[in-house]
Amino acid sequence: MAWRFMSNFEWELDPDIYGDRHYNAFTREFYPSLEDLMGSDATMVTEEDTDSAILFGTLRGNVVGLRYYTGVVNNNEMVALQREPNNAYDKNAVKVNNANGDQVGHIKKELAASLAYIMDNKLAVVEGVVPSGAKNTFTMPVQLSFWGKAENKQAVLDRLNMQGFNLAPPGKISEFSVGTSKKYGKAGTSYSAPVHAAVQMTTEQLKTEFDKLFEDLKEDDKTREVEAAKAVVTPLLPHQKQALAWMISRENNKELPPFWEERENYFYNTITNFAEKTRPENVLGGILADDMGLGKTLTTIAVILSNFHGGKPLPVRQKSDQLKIFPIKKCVPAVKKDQEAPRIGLQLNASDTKESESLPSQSSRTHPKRAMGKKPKYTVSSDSEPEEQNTEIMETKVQKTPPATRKRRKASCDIQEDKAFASALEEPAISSKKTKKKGVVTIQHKKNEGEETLGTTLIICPLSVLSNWIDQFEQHVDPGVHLNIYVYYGSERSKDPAVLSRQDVVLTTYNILASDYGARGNSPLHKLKWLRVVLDEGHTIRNPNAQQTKAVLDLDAQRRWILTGTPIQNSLKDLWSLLSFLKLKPFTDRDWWHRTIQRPVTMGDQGGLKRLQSLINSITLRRTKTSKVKGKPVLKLPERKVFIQHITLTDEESQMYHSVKNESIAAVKRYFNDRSVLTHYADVLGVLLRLRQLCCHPWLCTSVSSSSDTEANSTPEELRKKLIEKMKFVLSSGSDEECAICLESLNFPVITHCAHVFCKPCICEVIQREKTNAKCPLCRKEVGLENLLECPSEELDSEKKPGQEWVSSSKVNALMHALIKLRKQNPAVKSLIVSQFTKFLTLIEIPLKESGFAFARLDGSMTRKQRVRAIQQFQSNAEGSPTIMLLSLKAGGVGLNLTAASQVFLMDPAWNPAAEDQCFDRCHRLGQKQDVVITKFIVKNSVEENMLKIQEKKKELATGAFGNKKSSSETKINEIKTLMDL
DNA sequence: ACCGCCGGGTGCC
DNA sequence: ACCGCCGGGTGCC
Repeated sequence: MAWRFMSNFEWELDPDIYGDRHYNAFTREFYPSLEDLMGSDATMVTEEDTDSAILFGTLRGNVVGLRYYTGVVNNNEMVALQREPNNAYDKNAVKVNNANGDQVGHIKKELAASLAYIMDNKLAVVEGVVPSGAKNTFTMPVQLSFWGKAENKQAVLDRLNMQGFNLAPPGKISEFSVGTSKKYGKAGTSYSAPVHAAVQMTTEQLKTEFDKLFEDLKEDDKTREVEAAKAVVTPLLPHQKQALAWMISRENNKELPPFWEERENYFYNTITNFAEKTRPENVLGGILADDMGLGKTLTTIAVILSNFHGGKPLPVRQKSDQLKIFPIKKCVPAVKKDQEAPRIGLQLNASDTKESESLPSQSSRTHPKRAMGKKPKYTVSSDSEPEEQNTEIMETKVQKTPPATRKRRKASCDIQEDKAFASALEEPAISSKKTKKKGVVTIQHKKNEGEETLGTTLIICPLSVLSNWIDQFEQHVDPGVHLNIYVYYGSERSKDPAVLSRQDVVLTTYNILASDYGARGNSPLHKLKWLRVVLDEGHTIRNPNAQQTKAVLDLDAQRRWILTGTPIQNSLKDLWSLLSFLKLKPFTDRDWWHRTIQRPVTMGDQGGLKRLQSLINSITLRRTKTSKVKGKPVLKLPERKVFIQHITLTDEESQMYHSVKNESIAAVKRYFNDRSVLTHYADVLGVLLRLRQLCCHPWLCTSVSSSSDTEANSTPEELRKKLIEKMKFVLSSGSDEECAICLESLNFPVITHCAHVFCKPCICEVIQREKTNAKCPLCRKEVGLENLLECPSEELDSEKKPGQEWVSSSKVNALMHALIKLRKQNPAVKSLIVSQFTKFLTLIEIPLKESGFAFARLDGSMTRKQRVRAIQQFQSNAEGSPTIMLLSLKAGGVGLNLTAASQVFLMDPAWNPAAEDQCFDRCHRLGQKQDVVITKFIVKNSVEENMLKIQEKKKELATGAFGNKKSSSETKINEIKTLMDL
């Protein structure tokens, strides 16, 4: 493989990054509220809660001016209404469009006058269906439905009434349109307004329904297996072969997209009843939503290497061939496996930037002609055959041996059996088609007759997994295959589209993509038509307003993939961005998505749910760790046992604990009496924090400035102090905060007056973009550059207890006892020591050193480079490698692999049981060979035991993807009572 | 006839 | 539009 890596300084030094974060990412209140801490994820401040809309009623109107527009409709077809305030004849104009967005006509002016007011003031969403008369020449009727918040109903009725229009109540029309829909057939496509509240499902039911969506995903072509091309050296597991087969069949599929039928030369959408002559393009891709650890990355690499240009596997060249033909060894040092991390940087140096674009190893395989043209530049090897000869051999090979190539293909891959294979051969990729016709050799995917090219795949991922991709390409791809991979990252990245288009794979991050996109006209990524775009951790684009999302949606690609472990994180809303990326008509338009799926499903409409189900089923593949393939679990992991070890405090510790506890209870009781628990919520959390710390070690509990007496209207200076205190509190309490804007871990954190923390560059960008009325992305309160507070970063972890003699604690003793016992049994055994308090980890280092344990450490404050080192050292089985990893609970992301450990010691319980589980998965994952034993230390009769109780409740409540209803203030209060034994 | 009626011209917003 | 509307032509029965 030829690697090129354009990078900034840090990356050149050390490009390998391991995941240091993962999803969830959304709302991190600066003060983590209980429900944040306990994992009922995310309460993103949504613009409007469209889900609470009810149907006000319906009204029959007229569409006029049909003959002036090209848009046509069918009887019973849905139409969209769109305001046209700049219409020269009538500022109240309301356009009527079909599902394709083509204008059909206008709403007649009298009615438009009413509608304009209603629509402009957002009193209601107005939707239309043309019940009949679709083929009329001049006007046609339209049945309008008015949806909105209950409190706006009267205003809408009044407004319509002013002009003499009366809404028919919802019930009535329901009957009416059931009648019409029967007439026009097609169950499940009637637009009968669902009678509000009649079939309202509970959140719980909805959740269950969603889970069901994924249950049927295992049948039919989703269980067919396909071998990867030989270029993939790692054997695929059965479920990965299934995913490969499914992905290839998706990429090559020739069927109509979901909800489209062919009827007498027309393509007919069964949801909107829209019809058109031109065939709607199917999604050549979809959503791979496997749980983490099932190998989405490997599977994707297999797809890239097995299905370029539609169905053809990549032939593997024998090493001898390649050496004979291409004098590469001097230009590009072969990438040695197990080489040290900086290899990419070295590679860059070795290959020299200005030449790198025409390195033979990169261009020769796929672009022989091009390579020939540039020959003098790169044919540096003097010890190989003369240039002419090289060329000849190359030509000869290419031209004379296509049958052999085919044979090899046949042998190495089943894909050709796919019916799409044949058709794919007839239809070469876009770029090569172009070049064939013109016969020019100017751009990349040029090749000789019969020579395959991959086509360029763009992979976009969070920075934290970028290096994982690089690693995995190296691990899984035959070194004999010269895959051109360009890491589009860092200030040196080439903005030349031609450079990118001649790659097989371009890797970049969401942030780079978004920032290029922001710099208008200077995004080469947006100038190319990619063979394939892959979004890793694809839920990153679930916020439709985020710059990243917009940048991603604007990419031009033939095949589109979303990789995610969490396809529907909060609600259906998240799905829209994904569908929009997949370019699935008509859901690409948010209004249509909302109207045809989101609202019906939220209201409990069965038809809507059916549609959603079949939609998901057709574009998604999801397996969980517990999914089975042919009766066997996809992952057979070693066992995982969790033990709780109860700790009894010494008298001295207990005394201290209880004195603090009594003090706290008194304070909290006061809040209860004042009914001000929630306003003092932060203080309560602070008090709880102290108690938790005391359970671990007395030194953890530094004087938390009891801010209980600060009032809301304190002086600016007090406010400032308080906010900074808050920021420090959270940053130091072990929760690895993320910036809600870039979704990365905080880089140069600042706090707003509304107490939300972002990266300084991120929030500054937001403020600059929105100018005067900039709002906090999390709570929509106004923010300005002048009231951002920076964290006096240096003080964070520097306070030590100088000169004080080491004092242990009951918990530390228990830990050390266990570790020493383990070491006696097996000196090689490796353990994770996990805490939410990084300071506690620091304290634990003392007895570890005393007892001669070699340890590594991983926490949020470390640089990437430090982390990589720590992980490498710990994972190594070399003599003298650390047997202990001190791990901050939330450090690392999904990619973090600590399978060398078979023991986990959880020093303090987490608020969120899911966070614990995730942490355990760092070692209990693919690659773990031993049973994993987890020990949770819990101090008896303490806040820790109470936390366990709440964890249990949380687990019951949240056994699924949708158990994230915001916990009520009542729940919060009850939780506080439980925690404090009140 | 400062009306009615006729019939041609015409037509979204 | 096989309508409505406009405005010019016209005018007892």
